[in-house]
This record gives sequence, C-alpha cells and structure tokens, in this order.
Amino acid sequence: MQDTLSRTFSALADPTRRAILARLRRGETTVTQIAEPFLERMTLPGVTKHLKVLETAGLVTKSRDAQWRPCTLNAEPLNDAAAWMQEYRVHMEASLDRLGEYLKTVSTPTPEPTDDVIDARTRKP
Amino acid sequence: MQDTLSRTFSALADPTRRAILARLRRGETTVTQIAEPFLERMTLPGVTKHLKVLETAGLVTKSRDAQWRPCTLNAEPLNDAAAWMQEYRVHMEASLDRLGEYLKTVSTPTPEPTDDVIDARTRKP
DNA sequence: GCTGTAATTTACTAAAGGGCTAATTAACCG
DNA sequence: CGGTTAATTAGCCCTTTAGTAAATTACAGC
Repeated sequence: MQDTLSRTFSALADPTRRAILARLRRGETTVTQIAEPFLERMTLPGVTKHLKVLETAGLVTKSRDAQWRPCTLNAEPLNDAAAWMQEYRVHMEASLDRLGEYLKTVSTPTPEPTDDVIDARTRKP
Repeated sequence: MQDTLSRTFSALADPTRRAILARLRRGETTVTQIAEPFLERMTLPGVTKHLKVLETAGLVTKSRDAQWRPCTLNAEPLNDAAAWMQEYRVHMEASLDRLGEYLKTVSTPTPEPTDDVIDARTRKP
C-alpha cells in the first residue's frame, strides 16, 4: 500500500479522526461512546470506518470485552511524524520571523501607514 | 472546502510531496529542477499538480522570473501541525516507554520466556 | 515573426475516500 | 431459545485524487 509516514499523515488529515484521537486522550472508550458526539453528523458505520483508518495507521488499538470494543490511543506513530517535522523547525521559526517583521511593519505607529502597505505590496524584490 | 490543518496534513501525506519539500529546504528552485528526480516515475504535469497541492496548503510559494516559476518553501503552516502534535507529546513518550518495557521483556535472559509471552496474551485484564 | 524552453491547462481514466442504508455477526441476558 | 445491544460488513453512490497525453500559454532570443 503506502509508507508508514504517509499513512500517519493521511489519518490525521480529517477533523473527525483528530477529534476521535482527542477523545481517546482522556482514556479508553467503546465505539458507541466515541461515536456519540458525531451521530448528528454521521452514522455509526461512518465512525467505524474512521476508526479503521486510525487502526490501520497504528494510532488506535481495539481490544475486546464481551460485545464491546474498547479503543485506546497509541501515539507511537506520531513519533516518526514529529521527527519528520523536526527537520523543518528552523524553517518554521524563519517563517514566524518573517510574519513578525511584517506585523511590525503594518502595526508601526507612523503617520502614513496606507502608503507603506501599498508600497510593500507593489515593490519589486 | 476543508480546514487548514486537514489541508496541511493531507499535503504531507504523500512521499513525492514530502520529497519536494525536502528539496526546497536547500533553497529556491524552478519547477523543472524540482521535477528532475521524479521524471522516471511521473510526468511534469504530475509534479505540477503536486506543487499545486503544496501551494494550496500554503507550504510552497511560487514567484515569476521570465518563463521560470521559482518555488520557495514556506514552513509556516507546519507550526499549527506541530502545535497539534505537541498535545500528544506525553502520549508519544508513554508509547515509547511501553515499547521499551516490551523490548526489555523479550530480550531478557530468563530461562522460560515462551510461557511469559503466552500468559501476557491470554490473561484477562 | 519564428523557434525553443518552461510551465500550465484541458480532458480523460482509474482508484481511493467518505458517506449512506441494510444486513450480519457476536455477545449478553432472561 | 428469543430478544437486545454493540459493532462490523456489504453493497452502493458520489466526489476527490493521482496520473496521463496532448494542447496551450508565456517568455527569450535571434
């Protein structure tokens, strides 16, 4: 299929799945309890599918207790994802610096801010 | 469409796109130069599409220089992704600890490791 | 104005993703 | 055994995605 990192990132690329993980941070729960907040938006089989994706990505582990399937968070795959991102830490900070400089420019208390803004947008680099 | 975080994660959920970002860490380049390592696997329009995804996610910025389109890395969206992951840091460490404990168990030089393993699998919690 | 180079757009296909309903499995309980 | 609850599977549908080949835009330079 695809590599681990891709599977991890693509599992995280959905708000419902991220919400499920957030729920599991508070501890083990069953499928119906996980599904409960979403049932106005989607059906139970829908949630089951999302759980399957998270399970395949290794982010969730299902066990068995009678007819219940207690799900637990397994954050281990996030380590690789975090490690990948770590490589871009310098670049993230650089981006924030650029943003900071820009904000400093536009919020500067000089008398004619309008001209400054236009100038910053239209000038050639 | 979808939220920023989802767009970021789903942009990262592809090895080609991650490789493009890795390339851009070494500095600004044109589309053909970015595409060069992938041309055995896919065509130029294919790479253009991937770049479009990265651009839509705000991870890449294209400028214009005659007929060239110099692309630059913009890691800023990774900040939100990293912040999201940060919340799971404790859980990642916990997972690593569990893994460490497990490895310690299986590599322990005790005489009857087989029974231990079977016991751990079949016991009721 | 022609020619070559850089890159994108268009139009199409196949596969994957996310959702649904209905049916099925599995277990408990009385 | 029969009913109930928990969860999954199966079979669809529709949209998005990833890829291609061919056409098109945009620019440089002679």
